[in-house]
Amino acid sequence: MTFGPLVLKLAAFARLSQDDRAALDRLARNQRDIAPRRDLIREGDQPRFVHLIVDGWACRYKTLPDGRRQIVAIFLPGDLCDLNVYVLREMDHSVGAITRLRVADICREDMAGLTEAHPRITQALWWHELVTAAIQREWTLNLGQRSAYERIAHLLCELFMRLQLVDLVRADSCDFPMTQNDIADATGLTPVHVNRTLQELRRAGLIVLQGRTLTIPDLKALQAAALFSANYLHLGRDGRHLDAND
Amino acid sequence: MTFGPLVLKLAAFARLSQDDRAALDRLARNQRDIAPRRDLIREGDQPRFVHLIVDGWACRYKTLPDGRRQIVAIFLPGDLCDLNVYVLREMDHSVGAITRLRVADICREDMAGLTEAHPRITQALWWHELVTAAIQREWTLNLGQRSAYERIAHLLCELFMRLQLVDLVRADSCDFPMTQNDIADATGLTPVHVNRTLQELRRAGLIVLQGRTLTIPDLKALQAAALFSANYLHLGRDGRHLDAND
DNA sequence: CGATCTTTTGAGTGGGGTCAAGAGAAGTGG
DNA sequence: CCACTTCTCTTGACCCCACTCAAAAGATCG
Repeated sequence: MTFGPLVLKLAAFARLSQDDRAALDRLARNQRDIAPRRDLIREGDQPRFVHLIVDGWACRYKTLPDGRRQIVAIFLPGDLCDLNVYVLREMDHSVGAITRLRVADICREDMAGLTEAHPRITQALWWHELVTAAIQREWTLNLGQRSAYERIAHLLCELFMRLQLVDLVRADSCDFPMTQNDIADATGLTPVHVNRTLQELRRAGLIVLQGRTLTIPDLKALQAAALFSANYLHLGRDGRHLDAND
Repeated sequence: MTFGPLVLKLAAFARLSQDDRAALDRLARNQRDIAPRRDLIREGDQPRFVHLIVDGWACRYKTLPDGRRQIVAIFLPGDLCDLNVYVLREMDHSVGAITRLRVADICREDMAGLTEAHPRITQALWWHELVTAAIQREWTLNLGQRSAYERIAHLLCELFMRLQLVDLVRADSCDFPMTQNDIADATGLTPVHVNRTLQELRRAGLIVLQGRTLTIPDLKALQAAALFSANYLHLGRDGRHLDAND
């Protein structure tokens, strides 16, 4: 039996039983497709579902009245948006599709049912939330302190490692559907400067990026250039110390 | 009976019974003092407690190997750090005191006991977590898109409104213990530029800042200058729609 | 009442922005 | 399948916001 990306990801943290896995997969029953560049949900909307990204890339973004736009997070397959959003009355940001997207809408009851019946999944979902928060803090550091060169390198490192988690990296390459404009919105730079900086990274031999495919010949080297430390992703079975039985 | 800042804050979201309030206050039994500029917990440490800020200001921060430092969040009285951190093996950031600090260390069992016995508190704590995440996203937007002038104005607006929530604003003034260096680390600017920008804000009549006191004569005007929208703080009794009975 | 931290000012610089336009790539419709 | 539009990427020239370095003036605190 083959499981979805959410199971893949949570399994990195917690030891999940076959029963746990099946329950997680059952959660993703209600799936639908979204066209690229369409919004999944908009600032001001009332949140009704937790969205699970099954396939494709999406982003959280916020805009200022004059049109400036900041991508504040990237969603990859296996990512859950906003566990427990129901308690808020309205969204404070939008979520947009980058590629064609396959998402599962999870209603409140299904979510509650799952966590009640599967304590280890609940732990794993907590881990997921905490890592999401840690990523947001790292982005704050990224925007506040890193140079353009470091900043873009850091973004690429992070996405690459997160894709590894859900088995979407072959050898040293992965799909990379973000445009330079998207990278600009995510890093707080202008598209022109992103273009020039990507060329620098290419010239340094740190990345190959063409035709929506990213290749990182030497991940360690790119990480060094980005001042990247993976600790904030909390990989490496953080959940081990919670494995009381079995 | 007078309650602590946590009760004040959560009451902004949920209708709390006297019993709820008393339980929250009982949570803060184990208090201790921290000297200004001391670290409460450091990156790499194992998390053992949830920290409740009872009095004083603190900050989360991250540093790069070469010493660059980014404050990624400010903690005010009533703030809880990292509900549920226990599931992680180590901290990915540090928490430092800005002023003399009074914190309560809450152990895992106390926290679990509280949420089991008080479902409405659990909801309110979820709200708290979601608002914390929303603030982190807003900071990402702040660093990525706003100019120095807007950025500092935004920070001041946010802190002012969050202080209002816990009743720490008298008329149009509040304590403001952050140094210009702290503001620089929080906004990704240099102290020199923060100094000049604060002078601009003063010249525009938007703020009075001297002797660790901040006065905002016209909050609406400062908010306009900051492109500040309060929606991400989710004030205004978001929890109302959850008041089934009462 | 020194020692140290914090704020302020000045002068010069540079990383990244702006504006503009052309070259590719990729959808779209007839 | 090709002409057309529309993104996306690239390059060049110029500029400015915010940084750097340096030093002095206030605060604050043992």
